[in-house]
Amino acid sequence: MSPTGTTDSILSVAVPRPLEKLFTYRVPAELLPKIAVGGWVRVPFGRTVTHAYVVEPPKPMNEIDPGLSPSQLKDVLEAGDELTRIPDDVLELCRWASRYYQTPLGEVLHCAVPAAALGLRNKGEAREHSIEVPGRAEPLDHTREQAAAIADLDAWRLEAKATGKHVALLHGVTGSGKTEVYLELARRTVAEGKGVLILVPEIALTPQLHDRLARGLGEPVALWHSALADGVRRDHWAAVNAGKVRVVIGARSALFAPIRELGLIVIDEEHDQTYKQEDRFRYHARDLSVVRAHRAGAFVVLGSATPCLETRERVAEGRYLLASLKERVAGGALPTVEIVNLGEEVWVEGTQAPIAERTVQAIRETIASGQQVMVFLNRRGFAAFLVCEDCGHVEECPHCSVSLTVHKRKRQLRCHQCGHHAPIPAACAQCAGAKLKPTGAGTESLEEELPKLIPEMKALRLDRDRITSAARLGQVLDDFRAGKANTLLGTQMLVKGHDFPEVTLVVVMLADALFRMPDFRAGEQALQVLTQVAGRAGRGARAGKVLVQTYDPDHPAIQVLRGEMPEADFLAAERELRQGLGYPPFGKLARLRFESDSASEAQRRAEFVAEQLLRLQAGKEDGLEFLGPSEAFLEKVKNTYRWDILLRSRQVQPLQTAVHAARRLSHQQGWEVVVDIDPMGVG
DNA sequence: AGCACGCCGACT
DNA sequence: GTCGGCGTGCTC
Repeated sequence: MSPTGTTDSILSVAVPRPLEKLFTYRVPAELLPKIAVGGWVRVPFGRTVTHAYVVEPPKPMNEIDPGLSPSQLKDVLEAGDELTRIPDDVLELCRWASRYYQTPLGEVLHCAVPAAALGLRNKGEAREHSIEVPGRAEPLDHTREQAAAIADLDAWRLEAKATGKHVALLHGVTGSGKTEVYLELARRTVAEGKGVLILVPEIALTPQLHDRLARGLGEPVALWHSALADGVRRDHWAAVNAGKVRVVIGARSALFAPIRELGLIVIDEEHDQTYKQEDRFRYHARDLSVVRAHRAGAFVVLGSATPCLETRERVAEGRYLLASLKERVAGGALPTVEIVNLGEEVWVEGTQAPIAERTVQAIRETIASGQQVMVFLNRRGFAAFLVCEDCGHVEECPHCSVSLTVHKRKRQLRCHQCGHHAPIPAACAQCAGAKLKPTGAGTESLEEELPKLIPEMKALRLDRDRITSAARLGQVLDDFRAGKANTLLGTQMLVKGHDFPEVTLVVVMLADALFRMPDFRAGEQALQVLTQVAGRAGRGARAGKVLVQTYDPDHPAIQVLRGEMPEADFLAAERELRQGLGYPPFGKLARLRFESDSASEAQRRAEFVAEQLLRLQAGKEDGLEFLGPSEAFLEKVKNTYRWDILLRSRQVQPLQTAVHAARRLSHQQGWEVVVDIDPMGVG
């Protein structure tokens, strides 16, 4: 410890923990020149040492907090250099996000700029050659839609200063070549000396996109996602921060990349739910990108074939510009859609999944003509339940309120929430009966049974059980593209962005699963997924066909898909529903979640806070409403019970104020409260 | 979140 | 008699 003197400087830092307050340290004189807002320091913390973020300038010792005495202060041990300093605009974005999402700044920074990005988890030498520098930019060819879309967006970029609109929706049908439009916009932005950020839902699933961009731009492009090795992360972050790399492509967390002179943010598949982070710091990368761009004077392009209602509403209000791509690149028509009514059609015998004879026939014909098939079923494993035929008992997870999935090849029952697994029992746990029936099919059953029905089928499976690494994914996709198999079957994983020109038939095994989610957005999301799946068909020269098996052929999403209901009518109905409920985009929501290993305790906490909030609310007429408390959709996960309060308001401020009050109350009681501003999955 | 200290069961 | 379970509480 250095001697205490009035000339010493002190420093308040945010620690990468879920702690609200800043911690104060003494700065040894020799470190003072290295201390800068946005920089990192290493400090003793409790019995350990941690890194921390400098979020305000150092002060003289005499300005120490009244509640602290100089003798309590420990010394800063080390400080990062200028190259690892978080740029001001990113730090300010994090402060904004910390307030809006009511998450401690240290936690936000920890998520936005993880220790590995700063080189704090890897002592190796920095290497600059890990980002490939491509050769000259390849010339681009545009179709006449594309050229018109680009012209629109050019005009928008010129007029944006006058109109104040900095966000545009690029609404393009599947296969219309949105990537090429992004590329052209990126190219123009880079030519102006500005930086570009491109967010995609799952970068690991679209490895070719990075190459396409780098080649198209003739620029190095940094890749950013959570699976990067520590050393690569540090090198990429440093290269971007130094301005050596101006273009970043990545998943959600790339939003915080330290890009200099940011000129453009692209959010591909803007409707995708993966943009919402669902733990710790619960932010929405699409929403925050609009904030970041606004502050930077940059443009945002939101791309989608099925934009979410919130975005469409902003367009309708005139706040966002709209550009459309209505034709497919290869000139192909959109696929024709046929509905297979499982309630009426004749099924084939003896399969786990209901499969209509007509479906089998269509797959056969497609394979026979040398083309490829994709089969979509949004459930992994062999069967969703193991049901006792005598007493109806369903095997459930001992730790979570979900049924256990049957994994036949592994001979296990597995919990998809917590990973619990057990051998498949021989007898019912309730009545000891031996007739246990796997019910509700998953992709594993398709892989086993479809080739038995269709001997000429050679299938590859794509789901989280089969794909454990990016390399493995690449292998499966390459094999399918090379024609080593004629069928690709899988879960949601096969929906995203893959372009296989030889696929002319897409089969949706069971659309109904998509409708039954406990979410007011379920209808919209079902249509999004179905549209995206359908869009995999007929991307090459030949026309495509989609077969959708369902028990509910009259569901609005199905009606839109088969062309019997105009999409505008579907959207109008969804819009009306939400307007009536005061749900987004017509109102704001926040969720408070109370967790305990006792169900009654979780309930008690939720009820206590709800009661107190109501008391505070008495007499106010700000339109804030409380829904609940009620048990969460999954009442128990990993032996923790969860109770929710939902807050609803037309205005943001009353909602924020109430959430703040709830956090203070919970803190006083010594309870955990999980805050989710703009939550997804609200029933 | 870590990482401690602190009080009750199965072992040398 | 100790090793160790994870329940509560603190971190400048």
